[in-house]
Amino acid sequence: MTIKEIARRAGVSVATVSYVLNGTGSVSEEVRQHVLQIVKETNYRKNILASKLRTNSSNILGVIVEDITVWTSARTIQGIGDFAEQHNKNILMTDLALNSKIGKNFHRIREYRDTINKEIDILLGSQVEGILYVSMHDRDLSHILPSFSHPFVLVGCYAEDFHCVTYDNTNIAYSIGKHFIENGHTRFGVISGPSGSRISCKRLSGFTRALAEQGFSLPPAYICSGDWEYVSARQAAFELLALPDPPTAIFAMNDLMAAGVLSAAHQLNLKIPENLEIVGFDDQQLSQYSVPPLTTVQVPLYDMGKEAAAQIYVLRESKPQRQSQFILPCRLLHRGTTRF
Amino acid sequence: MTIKEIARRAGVSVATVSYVLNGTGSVSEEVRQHVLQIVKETNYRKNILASKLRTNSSNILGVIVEDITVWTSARTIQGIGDFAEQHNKNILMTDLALNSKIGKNFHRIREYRDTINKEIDILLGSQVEGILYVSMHDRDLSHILPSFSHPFVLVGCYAEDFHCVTYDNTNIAYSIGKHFIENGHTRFGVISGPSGSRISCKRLSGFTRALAEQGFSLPPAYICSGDWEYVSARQAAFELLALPDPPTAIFAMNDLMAAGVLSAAHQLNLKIPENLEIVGFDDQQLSQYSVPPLTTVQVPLYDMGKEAAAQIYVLRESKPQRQSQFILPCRLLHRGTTRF
DNA sequence: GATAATAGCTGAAACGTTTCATCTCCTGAA
DNA sequence: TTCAGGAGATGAAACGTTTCAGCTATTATC
Repeated sequence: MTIKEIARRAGVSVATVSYVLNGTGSVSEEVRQHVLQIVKETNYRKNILASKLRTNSSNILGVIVEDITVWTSARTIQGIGDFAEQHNKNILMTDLALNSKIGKNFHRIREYRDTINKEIDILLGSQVEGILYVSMHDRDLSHILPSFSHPFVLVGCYAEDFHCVTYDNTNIAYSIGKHFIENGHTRFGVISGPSGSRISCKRLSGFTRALAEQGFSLPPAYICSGDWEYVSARQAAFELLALPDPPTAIFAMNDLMAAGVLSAAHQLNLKIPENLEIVGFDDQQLSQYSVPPLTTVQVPLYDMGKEAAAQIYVLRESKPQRQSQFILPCRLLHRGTTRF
Repeated sequence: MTIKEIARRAGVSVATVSYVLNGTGSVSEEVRQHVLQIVKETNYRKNILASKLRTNSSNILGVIVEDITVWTSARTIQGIGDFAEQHNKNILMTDLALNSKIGKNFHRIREYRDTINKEIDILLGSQVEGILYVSMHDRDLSHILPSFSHPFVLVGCYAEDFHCVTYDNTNIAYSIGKHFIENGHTRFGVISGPSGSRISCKRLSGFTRALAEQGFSLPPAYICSGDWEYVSARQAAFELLALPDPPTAIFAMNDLMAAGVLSAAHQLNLKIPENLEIVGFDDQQLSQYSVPPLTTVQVPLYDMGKEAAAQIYVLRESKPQRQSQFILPCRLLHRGTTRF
């Protein structure tokens, strides 16, 4: 069923039908109703491909996500989705399913250059109006820079020479440190991500700045590297708590690891939060259900998604000379593993 | 940059360039190389919209998902994505973000008829080759049935008069019952989803069948309805365990609720699994990290996604007279909350 | 050496829209 | 009565591809 057929049945020209459908042009009410009638009867739907070809405006937003099963990514995408809905855009999504392919060996992402380039090719071929790259880890994506002029925005992570919308690791880590100090602690422990991880560095720097400002330090022995997983953090927590002067407050850089700390603490019969305060990161579902519920950092995932999508269209209007970087603030959610 | 411009620069016809690009037609090696050279130089990318308009094959698979942040849905979509990648399809996805809109009031989904119909409209307008509807709850979707002939497949749930690819609730629940019996239990508890929930009924029927076969029964007092959340199950577990003859084995119908049971058991100082065996459902991430790790049901989410996508193309080939229903088997993962 | 077959290439139509340029009425002002 | 202006309608070009049909050399066959 094409517009031509509708025109034939309604006894009008193709142009008229198009005007009716789009509310453009000037059409008498009589004809308008008649055409709409036929459209309804025949269950006609316009071919958006053809329409887009002609108008050269695809209304499609391309999204590349490293792993859709990562909750933080999924939530970010809901922000993008809502922007799309509100602005009549469609999203064309590709999932790299990175986790099931390379596990936690994030350095291996370089092997995926070609894959990423191929996906970008496909999206651009589909005439997307811009591309959002959703990842929760800082990446070296310099290889995709050359050769395209479409808006490209990183969401959830940071990379030089890219537009990005991400969240404020440093300041929230600073708040955590400050909060620990206000609660009277003097010895602190940190369980970070893998040593190379850039977000770990950012968080660490914010945290230590808070301590330093009040004259506290964080000796190397009080900093352990985990691999973002439960088990590694549990092990690290045992090490920290076995120190001669063990920390009384631990900042674990994600919720899964905080849960590991919690488990170790339980096993050592430590009362939480009286004997040990714990703060996690991400506000993952599980953090609400631990015993006691985990104090953690809420990242503005939804807003990041929405802002990033909006940013694509800002970039289409005017190409700024510098890369724009939006850094949204996080919130500390006080739950059961810290005294207020 | 269009094919026309490439043709001009290469000094050949538009047709020739098209043949080179698609590997169709017959083109001399010399010309072929020359054209490819120009294509590379100019960074030309074919306009897929135009191409699809002409060939009338969009290669786009439409996906509607009720909530992308639900891990089971996301994982299912990875299956769909891999099928797409392997068969050179793109996926056009819409997320209804149902959970953040209606919470757990699933009956309110009826209010979303119009939304769903609108999304279907958009997808069909985009010339998708079929539509996958991803949901983990049985739905009444009869209102979307009329008026379209494109393949439409339900993934993860079941509804009459629809093609669907889902998993076998009844048999796995049967296995759980059988496993409990083999481990010597005689009193069993169940924490189901809300009373109206159809998947709860299926699981319940499988479970009771196993008991009945061995002469055991499941009195009403031993069946509690939860709301799929942690807190409700914790409460229910306290009730079950306070019975005069408390159950020694509890089947909680998802992992979150199983975690609630676990928490209640800890509080009552029950040893797990010696004093109480617990089985959950879904193999959610958290189930690996509870103490002890949760014995649970692994649903073949990825395979369901892949199969469902494949099914779309089967349906395009031949419209069967009856609705096809694929029911994939689940696996019981023995972890720490059951003795082997 | 004549004929047939084929490789290599091309022009142009077609896909389903949107929109520009026209055209025809009709109304109201001068 | 004439003319300007606008409302309402239309034909056809254009968007960027693919592909059919046709053309010219060249090669193979007898």
